[in-house]
Amino acid sequence: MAAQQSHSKKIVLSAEQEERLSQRLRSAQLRLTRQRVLLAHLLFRDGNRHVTADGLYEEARMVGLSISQATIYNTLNQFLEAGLLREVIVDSHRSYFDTNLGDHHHFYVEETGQLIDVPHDAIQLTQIPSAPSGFDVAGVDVVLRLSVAK
Amino acid sequence: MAAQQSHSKKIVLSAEQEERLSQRLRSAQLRLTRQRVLLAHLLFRDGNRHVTADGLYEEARMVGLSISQATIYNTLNQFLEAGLLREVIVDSHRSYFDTNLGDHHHFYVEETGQLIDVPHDAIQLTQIPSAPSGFDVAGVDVVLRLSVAK
DNA sequence: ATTTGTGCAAATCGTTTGCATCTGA
DNA sequence: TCAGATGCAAACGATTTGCACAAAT
Repeated sequence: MAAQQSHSKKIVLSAEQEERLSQRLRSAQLRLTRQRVLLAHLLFRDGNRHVTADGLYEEARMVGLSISQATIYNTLNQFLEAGLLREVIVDSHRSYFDTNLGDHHHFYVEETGQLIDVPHDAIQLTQIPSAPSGFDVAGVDVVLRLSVAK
Repeated sequence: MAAQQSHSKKIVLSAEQEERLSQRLRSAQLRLTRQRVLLAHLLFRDGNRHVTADGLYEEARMVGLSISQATIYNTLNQFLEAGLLREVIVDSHRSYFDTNLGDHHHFYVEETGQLIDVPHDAIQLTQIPSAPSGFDVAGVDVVLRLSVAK
């Protein structure tokens, strides 16, 4: 299931890009290592995106970063803890990570693993039950499952 | 993570119970084997419930059924395919199965793995976006994530 | 110099599969 | 009888971990 292509386009970051990322990682108490900076670049470069550990791994090697799967997992989890990423739960076998930290929901295409953001206000939840006593509602996730139209 | 207790209460089904279950399995084209009948009994005995493969396994052995994990998984998947169960996706590492086939939503307590049904009409979804072209919305899942109040 | 991160391989967890053996219809 | 079900163990895929080495502060 690994998108194995050989576009070994090396990535070079501009000074500003490098700087912006550095801020971000530093303020998350994370050391600036080659792999973290490049993964952060891949993740935060252009707008919001969704990744899978395996997907990010393939992408990283494709741009010429020498990195191990363990580091991918460790890094994603660190970013998660640091609040740089959010997890999206739509599949019971794979973890998805989302760079969009705002309040929003998702479309999910099971067949392809494709995730699409749904803006928060595109869904009107006019009534939700209160939490059972002893609990608080910590979050409301809405997943619109898509299937290919026939 | 295995709730290991030794309440080896053997289960004996009444004639009517046996009969009701038999109908159900037969109409799903499933043979009446000892393990299937007993698992079905555990699942459908009292109202709607949620199980995890491991949870059901522990429960089955606790009531004295000799069964393997493989059979638990196979059976759950068969029941799923046969439409006797539904899957609930709330955790990216574990699969949950729900005997409630109706339209409804869930509360989920991550710390304990507890799942609680939320009636369909307890949540008012007054507006949902239409599917991107080429797709249909096959389902809408709402998960209210609970945390222990402090 | 010290602390923290990295790569690798081995370990783990949930789940699936192959195959020889049973068992229900 | 014999297709289909079961148990076991091995295989699997995703993820985590232990440890020696390397790099960042």
